[in-house]
Amino acid sequence: MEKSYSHKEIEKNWYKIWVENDLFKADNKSKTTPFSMVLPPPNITGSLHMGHALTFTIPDIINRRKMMQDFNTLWLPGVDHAGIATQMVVEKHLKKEKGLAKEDLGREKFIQFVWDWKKKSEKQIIKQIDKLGLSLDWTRMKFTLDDDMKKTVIRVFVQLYKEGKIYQGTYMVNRCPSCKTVLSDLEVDHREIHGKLTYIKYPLKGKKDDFVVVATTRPETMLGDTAVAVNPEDERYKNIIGQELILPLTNRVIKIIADKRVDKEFGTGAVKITPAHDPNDYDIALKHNLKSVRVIDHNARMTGPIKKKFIGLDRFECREKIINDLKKLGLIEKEEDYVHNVGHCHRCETMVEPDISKQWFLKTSEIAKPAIEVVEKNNVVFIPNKWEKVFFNWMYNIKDWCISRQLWWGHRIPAYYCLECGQIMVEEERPPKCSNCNSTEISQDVDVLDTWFSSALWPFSTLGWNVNSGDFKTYYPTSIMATGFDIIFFWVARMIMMGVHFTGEVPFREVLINGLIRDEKGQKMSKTKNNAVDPLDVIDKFGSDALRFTLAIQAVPGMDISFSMNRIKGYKAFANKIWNASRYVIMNLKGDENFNVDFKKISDTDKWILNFLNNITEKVNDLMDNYRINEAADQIYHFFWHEYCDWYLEFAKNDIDNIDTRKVLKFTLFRLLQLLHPFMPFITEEIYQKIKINEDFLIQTKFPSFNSEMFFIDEYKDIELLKKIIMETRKTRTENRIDPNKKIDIYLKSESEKEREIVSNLLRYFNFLTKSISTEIKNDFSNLPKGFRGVCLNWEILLPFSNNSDRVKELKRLKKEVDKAENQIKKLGEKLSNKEFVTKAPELIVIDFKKNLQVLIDKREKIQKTISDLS
RNA sequence: GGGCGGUUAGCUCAGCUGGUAGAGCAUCGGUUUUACACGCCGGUGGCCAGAGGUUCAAGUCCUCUACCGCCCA
Repeated sequence: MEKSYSHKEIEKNWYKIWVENDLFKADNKSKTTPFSMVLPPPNITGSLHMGHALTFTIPDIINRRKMMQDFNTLWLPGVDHAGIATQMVVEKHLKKEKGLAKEDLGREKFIQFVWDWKKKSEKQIIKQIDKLGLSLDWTRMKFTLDDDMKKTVIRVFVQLYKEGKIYQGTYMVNRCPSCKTVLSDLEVDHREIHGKLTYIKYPLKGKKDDFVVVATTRPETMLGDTAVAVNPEDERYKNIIGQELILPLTNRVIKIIADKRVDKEFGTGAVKITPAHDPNDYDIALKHNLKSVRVIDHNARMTGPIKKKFIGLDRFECREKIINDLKKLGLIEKEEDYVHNVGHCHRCETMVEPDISKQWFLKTSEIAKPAIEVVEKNNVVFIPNKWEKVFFNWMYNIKDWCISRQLWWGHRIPAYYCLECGQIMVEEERPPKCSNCNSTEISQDVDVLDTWFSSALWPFSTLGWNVNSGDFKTYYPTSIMATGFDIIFFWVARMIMMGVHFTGEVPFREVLINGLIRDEKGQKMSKTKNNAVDPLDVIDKFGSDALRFTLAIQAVPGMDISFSMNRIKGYKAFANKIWNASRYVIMNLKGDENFNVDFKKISDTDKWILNFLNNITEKVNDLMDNYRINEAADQIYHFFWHEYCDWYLEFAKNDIDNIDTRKVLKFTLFRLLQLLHPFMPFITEEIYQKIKINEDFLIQTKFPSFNSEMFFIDEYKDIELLKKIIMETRKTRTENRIDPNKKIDIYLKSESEKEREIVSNLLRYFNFLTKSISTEIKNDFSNLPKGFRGVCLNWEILLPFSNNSDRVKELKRLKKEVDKAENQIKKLGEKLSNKEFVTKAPELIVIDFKKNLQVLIDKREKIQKTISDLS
């Protein structure tokens, strides 16, 4: 084995070998219990970030263990076409490369261009994912725009249309002027803006010097005003309701109307009504039968029946001009600083523009109900549970979903229009002629579907629901969906709705929600803040195993993770420790060791480690079954380093010539590699190859579980006692500055004959670990040389002085010790003299306290006796 | 305005159904002993945000307060 651990060397080749050996390939005809997941498909535009690393590593740990437990596993990978994101990126790319806009190419050529680009980009992200070593079945990889995915999307759309759940309608929706498409409510982020509230005077018709003052954050929309509204209860305006105003900068006459939705406290209490460009105004206008005047176009430029000089101006440019013009006319009363919430595009952060247009919608009320029910009945379980509330809250208030997008890259909407009679036909295949007038002049809707529409079908579309495939029959419903809380609405809720509606079954039984990765200071990682840590850099520096372990041990379900370089450094050191411990074991093997350990022949220390390992194995299984991956990782970490390495390997150095101990060494290492494998697949595989007996790869071995043959409680307790005496001896040595390399004589004392016998049988370990030349076990310390004392349980330790100044030092220290013991005795005594505690607490607890008290009292006495001996 | 988290060692964080507080890094002292200095041995460091309550017993359960963060409207 190489002398030093090199993550780069180890992590270089294994993934390829695993994949080539079909280790992750599912077999839908297997008879064992299915366990399946689908990967949240990353965007083809994307590159791997820490969020991915976390959301992918956790299910990989789960999946690898399930594989080792002989489940019939499938973990299906895929990538997402990510409509808006991809189109934007490729458009930029096209501009840069060829100086062309997508319109220059035309729709078909542009889409071809995107496909070419997709092939490269997809390879890139898959290459990055490979570095994490995920146990994905690449033979089943899907892309959201694959032909079979397309077929499913179309079938679903048509069915929903025929059920009346998809409809076309003209409503006010959010439009992003930069992405040039409408958005769903979810794709709009509300952000606080420090803006201005402008008070504009609208003159009353026929009364030049009489005004109604309205306050607005968007003066440019005044050109589209068709009324001014006041609250009917507002005394200030009661007498002018119904009167007419002259809209400045236009010659239009508008009315003053009353509506109780107007907030008397806002501004002057009188508000301008712009039905075409504000959702509230739109509602009010509907009720009052107001005209709608459109003055802003799809690109957020001014348009409509307005003065020529405004036409074509950007909305913000126009705002300045309007304010200037009004100032000149003396129609601006004042401007105030004002903080308000404004919608921004989720994708590009541009301020969205409310806009009336004809779009496709999915009616959600009916399909939401069964989706709520399956969660209520725990057919779908959120982990941690608190996210259910978030889910319910959104589902109870769900609004119809605007699913059409003015993009080219995506699933084309299967709606066809007759150019002759205007008939709308929604069909899976393009109809050859109009169903109404038989015309053959037919064109397809130019819009595509919201990317999340196809995502919502992902768990069943990828498994082949459309053709009722073997995979679908075996692996659906899937077992777990692991994802981030930020897409519970976007994705999880919609998958549940669609899954239940179309398959009659839940898409997954459990939803594992993980937290956000933050930087060391707890700040959100983002490109703009420049605090994002690239997982590939981390893997390069510390290794995939170290990164995976770091994420796992910190992944408290549902909690954010502060990513700290210092921490990963620590787990890289752990990998190094694993490497070296294994190296030691392997170096000492003689080749005649197998895993058939004869439990009758092995030593007490062997039994101790087997018993301990057995306990840890049980705990790890239990924790992992409950998704407490972080605690499982912690258990293994501690056991490997601080029990197996610190103690067992040291114990075993004394018995290395014994074949039975060597067998245990090899066997325990094997078990530990198995436990660790889901967390650190690379290093464990590398080492396994050097000690393997049967299975070719570690993942093919059976994950350990509790074994009643490895239950050695007496030996376990004996060795724990020995450890404590050794620790106390070491402490006494260092505290008294006895040269650590000096071999010395040691005396031990206990009044218990049984314990004396136990320890005397283990003396070779004691001598080795405390650097003792010879150790004598006594039941009495009189007639021995004076020395430093240590007390541990009912044992005493004596290390002879080398000179008189040692004696003085020791006396001083012992007095301190007495004080310490005194304090603890007082504390416990108080507790035990409390009648309520003694009568009400469980007996075992009370006995425990009493035992501890006795131990302390003994300790105090012993020290006091020593003091009088030394004085 | 409604809801949800967080506040534990110098820093970043664990701590399940209540039973004398843990990890990584940092720090201090010792140590180059043939698995490992990415190490070994030993130590320092916490009225678990504050107040009240339930209980024999509270970091853990309940109530309130403060500060920090997130989601929804």
